[in-house]
Amino acid sequence: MDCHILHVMLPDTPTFFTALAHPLRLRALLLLHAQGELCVCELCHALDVSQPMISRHLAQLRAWGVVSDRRQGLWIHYRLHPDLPDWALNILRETARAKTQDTPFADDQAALTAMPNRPGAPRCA
Amino acid sequence: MDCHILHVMLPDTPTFFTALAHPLRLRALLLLHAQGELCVCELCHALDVSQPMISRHLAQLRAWGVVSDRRQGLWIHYRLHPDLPDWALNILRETARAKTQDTPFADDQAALTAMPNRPGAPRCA
DNA sequence: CCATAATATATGGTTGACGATATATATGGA
DNA sequence: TCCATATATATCGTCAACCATATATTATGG
Repeated sequence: MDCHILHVMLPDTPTFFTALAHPLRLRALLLLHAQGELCVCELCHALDVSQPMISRHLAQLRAWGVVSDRRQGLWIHYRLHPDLPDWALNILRETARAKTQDTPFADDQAALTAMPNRPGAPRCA
Repeated sequence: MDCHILHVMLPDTPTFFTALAHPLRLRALLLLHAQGELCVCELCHALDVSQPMISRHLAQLRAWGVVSDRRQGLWIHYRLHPDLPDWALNILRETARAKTQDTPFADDQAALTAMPNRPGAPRCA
């Protein structure tokens, strides 16, 4: 009795809160919540941390099923995991509502917007 | 320039999520959210853990400003901290809404209700 | 096939979280 | 004053989180 479907782990409650409990991960998740999809170099720039640092935390979030990634050429784009349950999205939304205008989250958004040469930058419509 | 008022620390965002990230603390907080106020022995019984164990986690929650305590004779009653900000209460409410009927939270409620000789048990009105 | 850019992982060291157990403190009553 | 109950804290060992740095992987362009 072996199942051949690749199961993507979805986070249980304590794991999801663990994801939010680290300052850098929380900043990254709120950015992803606001922006939809960001590549590693955009997160590096907006959060002002080294590439291995953000990459390691993204790997944790991926392993926990909190984010998913998509490769496009050289760039790997991260987003909130599409199968994230409603309660988790509600908590992210409530946190964003209460905190996006505060330090350091507002500065992260500003730094992202000010970033030059964004690879996946939304083109003009 | 010395301030003589005793400041009770309120949790910042990562700290509040750290409080929720431990399975036992999450169970305790959801019980307090549902019940309003519980003493240590009630939490011990409902959560089926040793007294020093729950006491140490309650001490953490108290130090973070997530719960407050009130002594009444031999018993010390814990509740959610009355100054907890709205965003924190919203997150607790959303978590309770989504999870109270699941394992192990429902069993905790049941064990509490079944506990004999509860010290602070709500008397008949 | 080589070079480069973007990203991931591995390694080593330090610190803090955690659990189990033992002990201390505080209160109320005899 | 002594004892019992309820709760808090202290100690110790273990393990996981974390950071910084170094190196590996994957894809693209020549």
